[in-house]
Amino acid sequence: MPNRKPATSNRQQQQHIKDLINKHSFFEDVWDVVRQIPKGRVTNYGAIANYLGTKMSARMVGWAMNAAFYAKPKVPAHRVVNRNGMLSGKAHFATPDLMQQLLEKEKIEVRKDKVVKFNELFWDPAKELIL
DNA sequence: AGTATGACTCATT
DNA sequence: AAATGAGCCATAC
Repeated sequence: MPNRKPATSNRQQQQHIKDLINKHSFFEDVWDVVRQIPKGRVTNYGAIANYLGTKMSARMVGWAMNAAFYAKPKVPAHRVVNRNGMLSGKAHFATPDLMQQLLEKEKIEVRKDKVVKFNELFWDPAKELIL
């Protein structure tokens, strides 16, 4: 029988993510910060990375958001955009428009895939979330 | 074990 | 202003 695809992916991947959650991980730290973003505010990857140590680890924050799909409690990943306020991660949500819809539900204006008042709404954990 | 990739960002050209 | 290269580092293959 032709090489049937073993149902590895989802199950094992989720288990792997759970393992990451259980032990102290970079992801956990990221999610912790993201969960504290006030409703109606947004931040970006670099700010979170900077708050956690080096701002050059922004790519890892993006990875954490990707993994946030499995995170519980839920992580408001839609409040994290790139440094220009653009919804760079919207393609990774369940539906392409979900991210924008979630933002608009919080009274955040989104136009052409970017947060209109990004500068006003920007929430910097390093400044506003003093340990 | 080495290479490639990424929901990023910054400096340089 | 747009393109390019570099730095970052966990995962995937």
